[in-house]
Amino acid sequence: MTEEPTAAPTRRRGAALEQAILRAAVDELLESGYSGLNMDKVASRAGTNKNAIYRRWPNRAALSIAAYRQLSAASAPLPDTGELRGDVLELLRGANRHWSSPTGDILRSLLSGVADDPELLAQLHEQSGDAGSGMWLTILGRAVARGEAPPEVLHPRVATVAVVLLRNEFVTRGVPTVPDNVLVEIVDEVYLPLIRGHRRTPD
Amino acid sequence: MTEEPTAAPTRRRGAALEQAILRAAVDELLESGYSGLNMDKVASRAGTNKNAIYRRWPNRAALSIAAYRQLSAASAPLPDTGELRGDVLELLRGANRHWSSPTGDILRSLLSGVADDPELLAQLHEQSGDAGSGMWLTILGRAVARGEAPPEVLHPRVATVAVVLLRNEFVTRGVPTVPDNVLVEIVDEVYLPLIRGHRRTPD
DNA sequence: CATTTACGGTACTCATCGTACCTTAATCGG
DNA sequence: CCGATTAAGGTACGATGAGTACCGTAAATG
Repeated sequence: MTEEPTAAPTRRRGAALEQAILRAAVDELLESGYSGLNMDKVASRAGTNKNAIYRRWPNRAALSIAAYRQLSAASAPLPDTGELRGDVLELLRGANRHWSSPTGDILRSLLSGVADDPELLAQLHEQSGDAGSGMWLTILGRAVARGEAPPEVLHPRVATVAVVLLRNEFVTRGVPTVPDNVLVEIVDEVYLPLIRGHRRTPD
Repeated sequence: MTEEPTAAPTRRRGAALEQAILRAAVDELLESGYSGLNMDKVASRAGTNKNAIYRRWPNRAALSIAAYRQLSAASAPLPDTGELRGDVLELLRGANRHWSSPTGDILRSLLSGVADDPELLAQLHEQSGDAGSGMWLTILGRAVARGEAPPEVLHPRVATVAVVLLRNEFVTRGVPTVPDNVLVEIVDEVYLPLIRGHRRTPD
């Protein structure tokens, strides 16, 4: 016999094939964004054909979101500088780096590409850490414990103001990266004054 | 002669035809949004064919933006309730109504549809009155004049915080309309405290 | 070793953008 | 008033890309 058993299977299946497809899709996203992601190209890049893709995902958008999910798995640890201003700035810088990276580009092209499908849109927003008022409440909680801020600020809408403003910069300008001085401005002109404003005004 | 001169021209030209096309495009946008706007349908709805369209606009996106421009010509007058809180709330409610209207739907579908074309994107953002920090500075200026707010708040990034948060609601949730209590929350939990926080803290 | 599963190859339908070409009506200059 | 020019209408077509259908065959399963 010229062939080893269980050696060099020329035809992949299951998880192996699925990973190959996802990696191909990720590469396509990085190269061309969502609008340029082509099912035939993904298939041939993965060394397979569209059947294998459509057996796993119902359409282009679903595949792309799955690929993006794989791409953006990592999450940075929470900063803890011992001071609210430092923590906020660190968190903002992290978000800025994230949205400025190729990953961020893809996120944006995906967000606009699936805008007409509320289901997928919700999936993306959750996954993109936007809903993450959690981290903001955590660092604010520490500030409250230190006496740097009053407990009234422990409110999702208040806590996330800074990152919402940052996202707004990305959305309205078409810029690839928000300059650091804008982050500082957001912190010093908006976020910290907002926290201060929540102290009881002396009657 | 059985035919009057200059009577009942069966074939429109120039401006008349252009208007007919734009009205048809507006109707299509209202019915199906940007992603559903089909050049053949626009043409047949206008009683003409694609040639007449492509002679005037280079592609689908340009036609859609022209149609949107026509749709969103009006602009509301500035509120002046004599009190900052009332003015802010009125402005927010106006923006909420605008973005909740069919016009707002179209704007959103257009924004996501042309996201890969920075040129058109910029056109839309300008035109949609987003850049309008002007109105916010105006009502804040009145508040400063009344002594309701310190002059430090006359800063575009501070002034527009409320409307940026409102837009964020539209973007992240897929909701058709933001409930009024959210607007109130934005004003009372964020905007007014932010203004207060800009008073000199007593040292 | 027989059977079932699922991959690979290929070809197809369908929708839709944008273009080409030709005929004919409206307008304009002489 | 009439011929020339311009722009509309009709229709057909090329190109692209999503999603589907079939069929033969390799890999897993027992």
